Amino acid sequence: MGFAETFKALSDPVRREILEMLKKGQLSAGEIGSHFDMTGATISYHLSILKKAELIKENKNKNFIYYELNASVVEEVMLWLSDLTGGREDNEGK
Amino acid sequence: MGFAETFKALSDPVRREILEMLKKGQLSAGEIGSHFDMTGATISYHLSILKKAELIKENKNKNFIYYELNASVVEEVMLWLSDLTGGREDNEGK
DNA sequence: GAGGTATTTAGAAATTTTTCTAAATACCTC
DNA sequence: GAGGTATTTAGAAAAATTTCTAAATACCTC
Repeated sequence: MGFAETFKALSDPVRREILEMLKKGQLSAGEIGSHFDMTGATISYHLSILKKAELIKENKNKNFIYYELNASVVEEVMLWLSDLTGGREDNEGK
Repeated sequence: MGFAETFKALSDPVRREILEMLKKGQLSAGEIGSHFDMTGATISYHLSILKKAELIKENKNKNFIYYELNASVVEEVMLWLSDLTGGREDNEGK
C-alpha cells in the first residue's frame, strides 16, 4: 500500500517488462522467465518484489504458479501522479 | 526520455516529497532543502536525479536556482501505466 | 512414495544508490 | 574586486539492490 514499495518495484526495467508481458493475460513464473536471459531464481526475486508491491497477484494451479496484473494498484499510482500535475493553473499553454 | 530514469527518480521518498512540494509552485534549492534533515549537497544530488529524469525544470534568478515541476513527463508516465491496465476485458467487475 | 518438474529460499559477490564532509563554482552586493 | 550567500561537485563510507549458484520446498504423476 505504500508508494515507496510500488515505485521501487516499477523502477526496474526487468520488472516493467514483466508487467508488460502480463498485459495480455496471466503467465506462469516459468513462462515469464523464459523471456529473459536470467536464472529462474532471479525472476523469482523480481516477482517477489512485484508481489510485495501488490502490482501482481498469483494463483496456483497444479504444478504452476500463474501471475497476473493487479490493476487497482496501478490506478492508485496514476491518481498520485495525476494529483501532482492537477491543481495547477499555469499548465494550459502546454 | 527513458522510463528507467523516470521511475528510478520516482522511487525515492525524498524525491517524491520534493515533487509534492513543487505542486504549489516553484521553490529554490535552499527552500526545498530546509524542509529536510539533510545537507544541501544531498538535496542537490536528489534534484540532479529529478532533473536528469526531466521531472523538474530549473530557472536561475539572481543568486538562486528555482525548480518547478515538468508536467509533461509525469503525463508520459501516466500514459504508460494507463496502457498497462487498459486493453484488458476482465477489468469490469470492479 | 519415488522420481520429476516448477518455483522459491539462502547466502555470497558485484554493482548501484544514498548520504556525508570538504572543496569548488557562481553570482550578487558593496 | 572582496566578501558573502546559494548551490553544486568530488570523493569516500554505508546501505540497498541485483544477480548468481546451490539447495530446499511444493506439488504432480505413475
